[in-house]
Amino acid sequence: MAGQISAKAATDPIRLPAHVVVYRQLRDRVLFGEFEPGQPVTIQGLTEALGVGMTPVREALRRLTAEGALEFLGNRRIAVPVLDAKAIEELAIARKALEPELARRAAQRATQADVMLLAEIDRRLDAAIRRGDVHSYLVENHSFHAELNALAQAPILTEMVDRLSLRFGPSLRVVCGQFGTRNLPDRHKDVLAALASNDGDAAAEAMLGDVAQGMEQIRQGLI
Amino acid sequence: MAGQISAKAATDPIRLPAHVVVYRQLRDRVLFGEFEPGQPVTIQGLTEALGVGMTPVREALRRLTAEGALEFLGNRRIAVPVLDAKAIEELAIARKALEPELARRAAQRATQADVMLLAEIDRRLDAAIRRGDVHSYLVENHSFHAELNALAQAPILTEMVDRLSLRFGPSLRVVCGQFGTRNLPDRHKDVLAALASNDGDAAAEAMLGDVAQGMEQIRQGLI
DNA sequence: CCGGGCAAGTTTTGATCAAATTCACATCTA
DNA sequence: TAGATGTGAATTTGATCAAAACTTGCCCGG
Repeated sequence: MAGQISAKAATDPIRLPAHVVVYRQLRDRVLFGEFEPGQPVTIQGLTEALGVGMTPVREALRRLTAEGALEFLGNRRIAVPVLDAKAIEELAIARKALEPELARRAAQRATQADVMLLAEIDRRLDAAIRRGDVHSYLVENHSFHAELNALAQAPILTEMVDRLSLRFGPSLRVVCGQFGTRNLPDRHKDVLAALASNDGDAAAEAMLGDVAQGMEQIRQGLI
Repeated sequence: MAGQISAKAATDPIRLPAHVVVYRQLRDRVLFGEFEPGQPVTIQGLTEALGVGMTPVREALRRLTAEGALEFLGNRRIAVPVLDAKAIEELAIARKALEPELARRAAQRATQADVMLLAEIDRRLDAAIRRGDVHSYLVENHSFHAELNALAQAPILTEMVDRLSLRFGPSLRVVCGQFGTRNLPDRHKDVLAALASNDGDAAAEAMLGDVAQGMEQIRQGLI
């Protein structure tokens, strides 16, 4: 079966609990837009699709709803949240408040090797855009922000930002699906330059621009 | 038994699922410091204490850990997180970034009735401080912020702030336990004045001061 | 001879599953 | 149209399995 879970590889020293595996699978699906906004999710459907019992599925769903990746539709129904204009505005405010601060701290701590790693990711990101490969674009873009945030050494703030990504992931996919990967400008080059010179203020400024642009893109796309 | 759950009151029209009831109970306990930081929590202990099966308990714990209210200690144990200086700094940054914005929006929307409700809460808060009643102080202080944030009509930002409260709730209790309720200055009066005149900037400014003071209090108390 | 550390056995605890129950929605009938 | 009913899904429970922690006792070194 396609969705089968292999919790233990041949040489895998530790066995991950099933609920963790399920959580990660669903999380990535939401993050990279493999669920459409509004699409209903059923527990029993997932138990069959993933080949596990319902307790792990329930726990993974509980965690994802707590994180805002999924949403309770009142009566015992779970679905991918549909963003309205107000929600997008709130997400934009939160991202603009947090991500520049993380970029500032990342810049203060970034080594040459860190910058090269991020530059490599950004190269792959540009390649994905040129190919029109939406999925790779989403993966690399998330990877860029995640690696950069990790440099900031601020786990709580990073976690908050990760949650925000989960919320607009599905919509980002929809927007890309509409307009393709053209017109996806980013300020990653500015961010990288600021990181390379360990200039926190410049990094924060550039990240603010990148986030503002990204959220504006989503806002426009969803009308 | 003391911890028995009464999911349905006499006139309660809807019956809440057990996992929701368990979640709320545990959430309030964390929020108002009835768990000490570092105190271990076991699933089976809770099933016996609360008189429900383990699935609802597991789901409630999964949700609380996702929210940062509880923490997995690698080895099979769940505990209330212990805050270090770095964590407090991050929480302070996040609160100072978000709560003033919520206060600004609340001020733009606050009616006379809203202000009176908040003033009443603040009166009870002052009374609790005079009595030296730590638990009531925590309850009313949280109530003040929660009601104010609700006025802002920004569910995502409000949820983010609620999560932050869950993280420093236990430590706030510890600090109050050390120093009593003396020296608990707040800027709530300034906030109320700003709300009454619908002055968003003033409300944000006052809230920034209140948050900064509160987090500084925690920082000092935990050394 | 005494104390500390290692090891095997016991016990507690977490993870998972399958069955039974409850609930919400839809449909059918009067 | 309103009420009864059936269907399917969510919820909950209790049992079972596996793993980790604790305890006990033994062995070795000082």
